[in-house]
Amino acid sequence: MNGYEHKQVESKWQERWEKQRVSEVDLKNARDKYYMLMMFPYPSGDRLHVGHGRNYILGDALYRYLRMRGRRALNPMGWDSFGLPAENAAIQRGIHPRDWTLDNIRVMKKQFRKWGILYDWSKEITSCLPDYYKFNQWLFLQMLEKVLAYKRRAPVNWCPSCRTVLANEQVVEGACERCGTAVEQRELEQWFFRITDFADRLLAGLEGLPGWPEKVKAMQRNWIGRSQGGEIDFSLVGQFDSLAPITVFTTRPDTVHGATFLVLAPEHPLAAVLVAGHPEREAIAAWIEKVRKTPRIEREGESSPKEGRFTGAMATNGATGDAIPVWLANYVLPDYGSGAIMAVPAHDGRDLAFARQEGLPVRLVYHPEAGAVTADELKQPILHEGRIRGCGEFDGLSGGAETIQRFIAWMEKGGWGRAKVTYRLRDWLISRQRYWGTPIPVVYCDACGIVPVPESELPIELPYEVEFTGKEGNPLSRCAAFVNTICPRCKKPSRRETDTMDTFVDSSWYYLRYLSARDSQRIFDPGTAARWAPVDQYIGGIEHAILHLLYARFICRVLHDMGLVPFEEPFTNLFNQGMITRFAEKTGRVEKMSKSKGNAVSPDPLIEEMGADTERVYTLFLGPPEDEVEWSDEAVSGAYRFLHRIWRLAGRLEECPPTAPSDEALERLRHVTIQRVTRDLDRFKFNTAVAALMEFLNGLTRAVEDKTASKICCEAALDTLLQLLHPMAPHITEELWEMRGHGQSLLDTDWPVLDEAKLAREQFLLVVQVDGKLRDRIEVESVWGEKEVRLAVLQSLKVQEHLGGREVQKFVFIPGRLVNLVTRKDMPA
RNA sequence: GCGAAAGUGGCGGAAUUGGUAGACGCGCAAGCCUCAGGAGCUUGUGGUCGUAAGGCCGUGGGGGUUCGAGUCCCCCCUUUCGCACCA
Repeated sequence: MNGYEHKQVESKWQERWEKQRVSEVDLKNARDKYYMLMMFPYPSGDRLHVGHGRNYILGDALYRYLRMRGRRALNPMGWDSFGLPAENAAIQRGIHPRDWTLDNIRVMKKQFRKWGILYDWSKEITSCLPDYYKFNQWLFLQMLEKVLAYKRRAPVNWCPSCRTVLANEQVVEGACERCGTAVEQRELEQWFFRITDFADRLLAGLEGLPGWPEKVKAMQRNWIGRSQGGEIDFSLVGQFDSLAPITVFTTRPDTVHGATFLVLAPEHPLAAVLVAGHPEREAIAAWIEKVRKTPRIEREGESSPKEGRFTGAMATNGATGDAIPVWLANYVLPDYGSGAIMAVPAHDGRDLAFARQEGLPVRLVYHPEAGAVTADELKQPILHEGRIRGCGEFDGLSGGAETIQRFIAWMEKGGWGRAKVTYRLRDWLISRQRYWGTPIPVVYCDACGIVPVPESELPIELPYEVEFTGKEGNPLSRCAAFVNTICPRCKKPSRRETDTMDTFVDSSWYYLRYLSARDSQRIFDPGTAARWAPVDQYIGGIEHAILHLLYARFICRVLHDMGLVPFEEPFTNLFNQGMITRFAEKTGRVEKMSKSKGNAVSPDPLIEEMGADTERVYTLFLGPPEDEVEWSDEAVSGAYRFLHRIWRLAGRLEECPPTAPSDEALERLRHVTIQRVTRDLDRFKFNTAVAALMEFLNGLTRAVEDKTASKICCEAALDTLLQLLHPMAPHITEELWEMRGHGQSLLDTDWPVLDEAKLAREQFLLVVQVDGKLRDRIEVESVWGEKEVRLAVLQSLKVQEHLGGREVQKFVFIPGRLVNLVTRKDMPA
């Protein structure tokens, strides 16, 4: 037998798998279905590195395992192919985004193939092609009709570098998540999806997702940010008493007696009205404008100074009857709650700081039970302690949900307050002022206003011939052939919407499109979707914990309400694989592998030198797949050696004797390994599965070398090893399997079955402890009961030595494992 | 501040869920083989004392429960991640 030529073997099997379309699934039959899905990648111009590889290798190993376990596994792949980088490439290099993208897809597909990854390519989808985005447009029209899509003028996040607006979810610490540029606030007419209507359902749904990582659910809860509290009205007095009262939101209605002033966000519509007659109205207006323009990072930084202006207006605190001043301040945000707060300096840190700064009054509602504090002395707000004093019927109460309820009931009775729930979640801003995205299918008509494009006219295709200048404005809006159209309603000349959709719209329903990838009439077939969806196992990076996964859960509910799918949760189980890191010379630190940091490892030379199977085994062996792991260039050779040792061993089975004494031992090891690998793969523990197979190989090699097992037994062991290893190292195992004379592809064989009886041992080494310390190991018969074991243990010289003549107070016997002889006197006998 | 995780040899990491801590691999050391090797093979490898047998110590720190704790409970410390002037 020759040495292992990985190059030949790998290309041979890759070709065969492709030719025989081994991973194509007929969706008509959904028996034993298992829909697994990798988050579809963005075809960027960068070649995939081994860090990306980890994700796909993991998925492929799972896929092959499921197949062998008899599941009808669907593993499709596609391309999340709209987005900014394509457009930037066009501007920088003069390549059309479409050509650039489709080229990148070809390159990436080749890389998948070289890793030996099997996808069902018959269901491939490409989101930047009209046969896909047509249904984005269809979905948009449905949502427009149900008023789940709407356009409004609103302060929005504008990235000056990407020259487009961003969704709230795409702003990270006040900066654009893509390019890091500080985001500006602009007032613009934009399209939104009404995700806030679904806030409660999205929150509640998380409870029904035991198969999701706690971390992701926590992040989503955080993001939705439900706060329960009350809404309280404060009537304006004096010259403004004819205006509607100011409504504030608070989580602490129980502190209303301590509200000594009100604060509006400077952007609050009432602000301009209240200061209109103010002697310094111009200065105040200028200040409001300044606050409005302040980038969010500065405004929302915790250390940013608080600034405020008194409007001159007064309002009545319904609890005390006092007239309290109405202020404007930058620390109140326009888009949370009602954009107005009641300030309770005694019981809120921010309000206290502002009150001290501006010399505003402080009034205690809750008084500490030990040691009196006056309002003037208060340095720290009293948050969750004390009892109410000086508030009439509420005196003596301590804080908590019940007290809050009593206050709300009181306000409701008086008609100046009510229970209210507020969310941090904002509506999803989906319009982008860029070319490379799904055109929003509406027309602006001078006579008819906003007119949806009729379904029959879909898709509204992106024009190929446009100019990429990189200057302000969407290239689409400069394309007359696209913009100029006629109104579908009145047939008069009108203009098309030139904004395109956020690419997260594309990815919010793609998992359903795989199931009807070639259907040109419908977004997907509801029957097939009901049978195959939801996705059983979704695999992807934690970076999508909020954005993509929240949007997909939202759109799934929209589709559910439309009667298109019978479920509300698209992904039953979610797995977040960890990143691969490596030392980066540029920064001198261990960082996430990336091209820009210069620490990426290309799979090409690695596959060339040691083979894809080596990369696969090493990647899976590296550590728990959900953990971040550091790549080691040296350690790869361990996997390489492992595979070569299998190859060499396969050529030595002829040396084995026809009969041998310890077949049971090898047979036992075989079944132990089946048990371990099966359990490990069920729990995604590929690292320990590989370790178990290495141990198996070590044991088998020993048996062959020492000639302690028969040929038949060794052959059975090798066959099992090949089957168990196949998900991790598919090429070499297929080749050896074929060389062993098996006709069928390993992929189509049944996963080895565990025979529990084979795990039994006649004798085993019993661990013997004296007073909890390991003192000896003695060989005992498995059938022995406590009496026989005790007798044997007491005969051990080592045990006798450590007992030192003391009496055994207690004899702990754990069958099949250990005994513990306790001599301590303090033990109750 | 709120929330989610995690701390085990020189390194990556195991530990059947309360029962032999350090599996497996990398690295390192010694030896074998080879014209040579960045190939292969064998043996060893937590610390410490000891020629050895063996002893003692050891899973971030401190307590506790238990015959027995990396694992359970309490209190700290550290690190990573997410959210945050959110009322």
